[in-house]
Amino acid sequence: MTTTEPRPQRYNAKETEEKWQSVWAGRGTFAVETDRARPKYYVLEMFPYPSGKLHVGHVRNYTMGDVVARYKRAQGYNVLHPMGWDAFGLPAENAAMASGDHPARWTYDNIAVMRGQLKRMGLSYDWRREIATCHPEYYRHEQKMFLDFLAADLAYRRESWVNWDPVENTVLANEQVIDGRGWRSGALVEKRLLAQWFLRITKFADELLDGLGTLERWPERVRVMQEKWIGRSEGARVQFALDGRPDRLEVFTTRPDTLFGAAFCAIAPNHPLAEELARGNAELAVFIAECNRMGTSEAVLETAEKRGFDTGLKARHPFRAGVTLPVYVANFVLMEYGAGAIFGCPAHDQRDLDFARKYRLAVVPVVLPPGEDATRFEIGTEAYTDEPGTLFNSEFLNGLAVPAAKRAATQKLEALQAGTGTIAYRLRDWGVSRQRYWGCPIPVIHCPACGIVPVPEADLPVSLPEDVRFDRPGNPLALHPTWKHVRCPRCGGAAERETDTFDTFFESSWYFARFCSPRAPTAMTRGDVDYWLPVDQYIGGIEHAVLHLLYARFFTRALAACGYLAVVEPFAGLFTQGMVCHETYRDADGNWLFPEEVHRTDGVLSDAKGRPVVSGRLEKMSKSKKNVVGLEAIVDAFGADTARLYLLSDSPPERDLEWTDAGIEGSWRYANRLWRLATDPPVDLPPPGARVPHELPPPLEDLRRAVHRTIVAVTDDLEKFRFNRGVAHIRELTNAIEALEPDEHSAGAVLREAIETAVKLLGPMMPHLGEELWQALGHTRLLADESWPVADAELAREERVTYAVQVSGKLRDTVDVPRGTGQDAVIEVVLKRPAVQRALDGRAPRKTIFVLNRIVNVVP
RNA sequence: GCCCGCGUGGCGGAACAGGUAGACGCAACGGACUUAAAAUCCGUAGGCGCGAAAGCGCUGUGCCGGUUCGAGUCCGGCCGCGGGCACCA
Repeated sequence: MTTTEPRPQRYNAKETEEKWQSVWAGRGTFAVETDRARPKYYVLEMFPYPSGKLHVGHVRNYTMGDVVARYKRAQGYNVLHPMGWDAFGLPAENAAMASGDHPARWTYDNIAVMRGQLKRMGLSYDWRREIATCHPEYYRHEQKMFLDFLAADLAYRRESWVNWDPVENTVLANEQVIDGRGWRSGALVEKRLLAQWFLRITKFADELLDGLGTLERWPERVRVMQEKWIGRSEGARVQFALDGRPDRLEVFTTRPDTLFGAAFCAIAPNHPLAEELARGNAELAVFIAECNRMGTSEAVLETAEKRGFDTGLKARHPFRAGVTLPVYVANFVLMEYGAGAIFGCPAHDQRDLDFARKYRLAVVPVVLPPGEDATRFEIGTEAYTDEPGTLFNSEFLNGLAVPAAKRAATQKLEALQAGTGTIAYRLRDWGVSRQRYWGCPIPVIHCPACGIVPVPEADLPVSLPEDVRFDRPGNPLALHPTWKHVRCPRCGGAAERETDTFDTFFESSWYFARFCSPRAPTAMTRGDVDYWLPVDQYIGGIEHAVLHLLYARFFTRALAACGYLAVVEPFAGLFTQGMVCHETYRDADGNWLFPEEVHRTDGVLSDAKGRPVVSGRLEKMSKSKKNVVGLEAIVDAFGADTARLYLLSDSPPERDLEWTDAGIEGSWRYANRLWRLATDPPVDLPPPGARVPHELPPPLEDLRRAVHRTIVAVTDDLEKFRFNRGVAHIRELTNAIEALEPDEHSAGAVLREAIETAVKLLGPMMPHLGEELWQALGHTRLLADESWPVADAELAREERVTYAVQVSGKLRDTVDVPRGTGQDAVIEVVLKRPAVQRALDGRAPRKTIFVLNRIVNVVP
């Protein structure tokens, strides 16, 4: 290129993106309505907490959703693609305490900033449907739901142990307790018994478990995690009569078949019986206190010894008259699971065995493993916990296999009225009370005369007071001078409002339904939710595999039970995307540095003062490690489309992605290449809609075929969430277009088809550039309103096939033959090839393997 | 400890369903254009060896073994990394 020639033009991302964003907004391109005549598709990305800034991890998530939304739209679906804000939560209150900002203002300011950032990304949201969960017009509906849950016995209140921070005067979540101390105050956390509200998720334990089987488009591992979380175990409750006491001790077991091997019973340190006995036994009280002091962290449990305290009580064996078992209080028995008490069978449970060895209790095996001799089989240091085997030493169970023995033992227990078959779950009811201001007020009133009285529906919403102070510890709602004082709706007497607010998972448990009719006077309208739900494709982080996704599944069932909607599974398809990671940097003093503070010269890192910098491992971007990339700077420099392309192309979407500056520059180069190709094609293009001639010279014919193969490939890639591969396929097509020698007069029509196809296929990923190029190619309609390209099956098929030619399984040659060439003809060609002759080295082919369109393997 | 996932060039990653390993990109190197740089374009490239070159041979998907005409892919056994769960009776 000489200086007189024009320099290559560069794509002006900023101008272009702003232009098309305002065109879409002005035309209401992405506004949708319920339309029963059309097939619907609901794409949803997990909505963000308005923390203040959008980061690239968010953008990766939303870009994937946007690709799906735009792709499905092009396929003719009526696509719902909404966005909103999960706006209640602790950070707003912490900001209030730190800076005096009101949580509402802090939150709404953040929303304004983040909305602006989202809009710059060109995401195809129906912004009319935006919701913020902290708005009374949102949370009033969940107050109504709660009242319905109360009436349906799906919500209740009970005393529960909580982590209490005595300095902050509030409950802490488990995650907020670090080494037994409050994460903010540093005060030793106390266990406190508090009356808390619960939702009866356990009522749906079986349904939630069974429902997992219907979620075919969920990742296997998420289903497994939920299954384990629910933790269903079939077993039996056994009642042991106690010597000298009228009451009986109930235990839970999954192995009633091993009852004849029972050596002891053990109860949890906070079992009511233990507490009762401790009142008359100082030694026992000390033991229980020690147990309570022991943490439940992994490290503690690993090393913790099985310890027990013999209460002196004797439990009578249900099957063996005259035989009694000692009753211990044991540190490894959990009050929260099963009956809070067990019987110990040392031979067939490792914990019981450890315990029995320590306290010199009998170890009697009752299940004989296959291939063992009954007279010689002994238990050493390892219990036999497997199922295969035959019962022995067990009277009426002798000779039975374990499953049959379980049934027989349970039947016998039931006949003796000493137990029943039952199912235990690991799942606990969901505690939703938080002693916090910035959450949805729980709509009940405590009346000294009438007890708990629901707030009448007409009085909803119970709104948060705005004049609150955050300058002292404790729940600002409880400390507010007037807010909580009300008349009892029932008796009219003086009463107090509930000052707890809901766990913020409450809001995210139904927002997907609100999006269907976001401004309706009721929580949702049947016509809309019946049409739109379930969400066809939900996209978000794996960190919500259990909590949010399980709560939402439960909530949907609870709403269905209360007549709100008809579906039970809110999310038909789920995709969990990987995190965005970045190198970490530390200076000589070990302080974290932001990437922009680090200079790189010939691979050597230094800080602003030239001191050495050490790069650490790749980690999820986080503020604390400063390995974050400012989204604004990226979009300013390269535009949203380039960032989107990079986030999609660099790694498979389910895997973590490493953000690198070099990577985004590669995407920027591609954007410019395509822009130049479409705005300044190598030959003049005929007008839009020009027919491609049937007879084409070979290079053009090849390009045409490449176009149609690319349509097939990219469509398949998008269906399967393989965005990185889709991008590769489009780039391959672009390479093929650029490699074309444009000396044929028919090139224009072929070139137009090729470029238009590349633009269309790329449209969901780089929508602004797509619109710009679509217009530059002479179209007057929006690309967003165009339909997805359909491949000509005839053209997409290769007309020639390349056979890999092997001799004894080793590749020696390839041969190119017309598609459909018969086996004999191919083999004939193959055998004549010099490379084959050379490899055969005079030996005669003994056998020839032929795989159509793939391979010929000659075996001498 | 249990469950799940993953190990492919310097790097991110491709490879349908057992059939040409390394597509596409990043970084790199060589070249063109330029006073120079940026930008752009052309070219090279798993490793080792032979050859002036076209090319040819060997080797290669964490390790060891197996099945097969043929294994990154299937089977068995190891090693390593990541994630989840964990005194759940």
